[in-house]
Amino acid sequence: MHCCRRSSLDYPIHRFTALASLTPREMKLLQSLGEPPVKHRRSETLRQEGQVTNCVYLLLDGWVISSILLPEGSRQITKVHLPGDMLGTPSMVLPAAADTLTALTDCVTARVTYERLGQLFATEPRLTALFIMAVQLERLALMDTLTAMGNAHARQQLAVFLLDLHRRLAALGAVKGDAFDLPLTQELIGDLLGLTNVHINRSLRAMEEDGLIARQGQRIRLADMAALRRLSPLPVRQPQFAPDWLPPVKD
Amino acid sequence: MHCCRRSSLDYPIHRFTALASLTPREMKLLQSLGEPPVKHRRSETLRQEGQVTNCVYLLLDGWVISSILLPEGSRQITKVHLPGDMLGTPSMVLPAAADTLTALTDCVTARVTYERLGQLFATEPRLTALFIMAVQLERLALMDTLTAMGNAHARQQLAVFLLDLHRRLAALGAVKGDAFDLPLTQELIGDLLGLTNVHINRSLRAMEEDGLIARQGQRIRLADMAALRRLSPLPVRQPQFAPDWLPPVKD
DNA sequence: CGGGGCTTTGATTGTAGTCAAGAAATGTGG
DNA sequence: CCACATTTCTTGACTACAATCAAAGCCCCG
Repeated sequence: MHCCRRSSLDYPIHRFTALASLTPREMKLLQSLGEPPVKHRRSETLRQEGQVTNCVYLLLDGWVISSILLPEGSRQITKVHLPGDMLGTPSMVLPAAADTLTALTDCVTARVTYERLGQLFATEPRLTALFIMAVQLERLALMDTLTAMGNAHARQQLAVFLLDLHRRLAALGAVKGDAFDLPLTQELIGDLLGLTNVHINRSLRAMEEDGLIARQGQRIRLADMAALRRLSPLPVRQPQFAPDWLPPVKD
Repeated sequence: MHCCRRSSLDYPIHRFTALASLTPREMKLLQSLGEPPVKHRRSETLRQEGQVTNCVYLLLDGWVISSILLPEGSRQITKVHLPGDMLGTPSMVLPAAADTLTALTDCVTARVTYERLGQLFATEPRLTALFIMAVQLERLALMDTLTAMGNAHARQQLAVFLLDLHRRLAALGAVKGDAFDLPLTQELIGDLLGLTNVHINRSLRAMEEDGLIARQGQRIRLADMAALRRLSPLPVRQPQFAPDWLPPVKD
């Protein structure tokens, strides 16, 4: 864990700015929210389940997974986080962290203390409302994941997962010709979808043979988006992030 | 759908009051949040998926399920709501409702328009912060459900589900001798856990034979809580609903 | 007392899990 | 840059949990 020299102006457009138009004052506030950025190496644990905590994290660069361990040894990945995501917020309501945050790639984060967050809640009604919207979006994502897990077969679930990643990565400009880097092992994808690595392997392989996807190393290409969309049992959500009933701009 | 004459003082202690100490002013505000209470009959659809909406609901009495339909005909129940719950809030971020709300029993609700909610966000930092905490709790519940669905067998999932209901109903005083009414058919429990009614039937039956539970009609008794807790792969969460970093009381 | 929904049970099928081992890819140190 | 070690991927054989299909019994409820 090393502190790095990235200036606050390097902050990526994060969830708020991506989905709502912010005033310059609001953007400045958001940028001053986090502590100085910190680098993490691949596989590093940012924060362990059960650990007492006093902050959330802004993910500035890289991939991080959030997971829950079970006594029997298996684990559930509850979310794959991309740059711009806010990590660890579900643990706000607990004395100890509910999930483990693990760096999937080298990554950069900025801590935001609960105290700082409390100040924001106390003084910035509109940003607070946008925070609520962001949390509701995460909740929707979980509802969709749950729906897929409960009702879809392995290949359908994979379609849902790949299309979702494609959409989120495209928003970050990380998709070229429907191809992107996927730094998850098949084991991890299994932990995400509630399946075994063996079954993920066979399913991916079958999808490749059917021409739905193409793989080379960590790179995956969604070769037949139309077919993947037909395979996916879930509709695409169209978030309306800043409806007109939110608190008005202060400036 | 009939309007009923229940006065606002009849409001049950809902999520906020149950978990944080509110000032009299705050309680009054919350009670004035909803429109006049409305009665719904069993099986009535409060709101359909895809429907354009301008409000959320306070559930004052009875049980309501929130579900997502899949094109192939199956459905996922994302939450079983009990009195005091706030319904339909995930759809705040969408132009149309994400889930269908269906009355499981005769029930009573009060609508809260988005406009009203926006006013609350604009003027009541502490209540807004508590709202955020409530949403995070719902998110945690989804994370746990997901974890159970992805990693637990039918009987383990049933244990998780029954223990969770037991805990929530006990808080409402609806549990006597570890027994409570369960107005869900086995088909519905299946839709909740991502299993078929047949498999639910066999699993419940086996649990009954093993003395974990006892059933008579809609009534279920958790006959061996200790064994159920051992069976459940999930820890019990201890929400810390109003930490000290939240915005201070106004009064 | 009839009927529809719910529960129960059996027989069969299928998707996914388990165990195991070899191949390929990736990473590391000399 | 090569050799070794480790992780990840792939494949096969077998098992098991859960789905499907079908039908009978039960229980409310009108």
